[in-house]
Amino acid sequence: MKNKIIIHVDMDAFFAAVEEREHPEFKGMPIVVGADPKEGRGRGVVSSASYEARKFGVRSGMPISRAWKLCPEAIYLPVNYELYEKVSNEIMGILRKYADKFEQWGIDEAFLDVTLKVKGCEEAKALARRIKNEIYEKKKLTCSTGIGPNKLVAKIASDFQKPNGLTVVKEEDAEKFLAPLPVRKLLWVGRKTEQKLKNMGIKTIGDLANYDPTVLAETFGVMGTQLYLMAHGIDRSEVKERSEVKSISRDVTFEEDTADFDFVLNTLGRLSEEVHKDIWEQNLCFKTVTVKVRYENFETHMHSKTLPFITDRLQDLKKTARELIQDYLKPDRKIRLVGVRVSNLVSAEKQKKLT
DNA sequence: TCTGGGGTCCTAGGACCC
DNA sequence: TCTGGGGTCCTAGGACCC
Repeated sequence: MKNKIIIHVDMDAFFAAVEEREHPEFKGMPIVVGADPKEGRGRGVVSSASYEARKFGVRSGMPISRAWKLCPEAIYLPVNYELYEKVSNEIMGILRKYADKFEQWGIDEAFLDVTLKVKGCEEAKALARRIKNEIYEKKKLTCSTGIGPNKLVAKIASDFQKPNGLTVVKEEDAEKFLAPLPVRKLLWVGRKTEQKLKNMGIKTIGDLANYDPTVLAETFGVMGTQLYLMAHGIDRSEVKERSEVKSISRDVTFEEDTADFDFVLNTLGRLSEEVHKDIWEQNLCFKTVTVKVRYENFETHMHSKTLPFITDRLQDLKKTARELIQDYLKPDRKIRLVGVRVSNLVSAEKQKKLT
């Protein structure tokens, strides 16, 4: 069987880069896209920071209050998701035509299986250059690309040199390339798994590759076997087009924690309307409704109910959401966040056939 | 550090059916 | 009265991704 060649494309500081493109007057300045910093009292996090802002230590996911302390002189902008989604769709359209198989990954990344399009790594590299050029010429945005024998290696490679990077890792070099990197670089290794591994004395991907796979399987279950394989640069997952959406949700964190239940219920109603607008536009019906509540101490709970029928009616959503939240409305507990989600989705057409 | 908002997938227990 | 094994669906929660 022929070795696969996968390209991973990752847009550089995507939201911040789009804003910089739209606002030439901010060019070269530190740009932070995210929650309103409110002079350091703001709630919420950084969604994206330009490379200029990163020089001050600002990173995405960081509390916006901390970003303010690190760099009060930055340009702070709210998240304009609709704009980024539009630009994303344009970019994905460009990328798609270069791939035998294509998989979008989040709003600003994609995997391209180009095994049939190129003869080897040199050709893949030339192709990646062409992709980068086309995106820059047409969209005035840069990206980093990684080429590898599978999705895992390609993704880690694209992260290796940023921004505007191009890294090639051949199959025979994959293990050596991965070994010195921290385990956190692996897909599916987040904060919790990183800590667990650290407790076992595993810090780098090389440490993981040399660990007893039996113990990994005992400790992490199915995931343990996966970790061991990944550490050896093995990933057999396919690049595949994303199928239909599985759930649609809206949630909101209040500016201040609240025990004003009329306010909470009104917000829940508004979120339900937004979710309903989405399912309406996408011609979907739902069967399950889930309500989420986060209290001021960050304790988070979810309640869900599967209806005995399939529906697309706003009143079904609103009524169910209201019922579900009742248990969580306690006078002595202030609420930080509410959210509503629909799942068990069926396309309206299919639904018609069923009835 | 004081922690958003949009998702996906996995696990584990319980209900229910055969 | 005590009891099996398998399958499916539902619910709650957690980890992870961007």
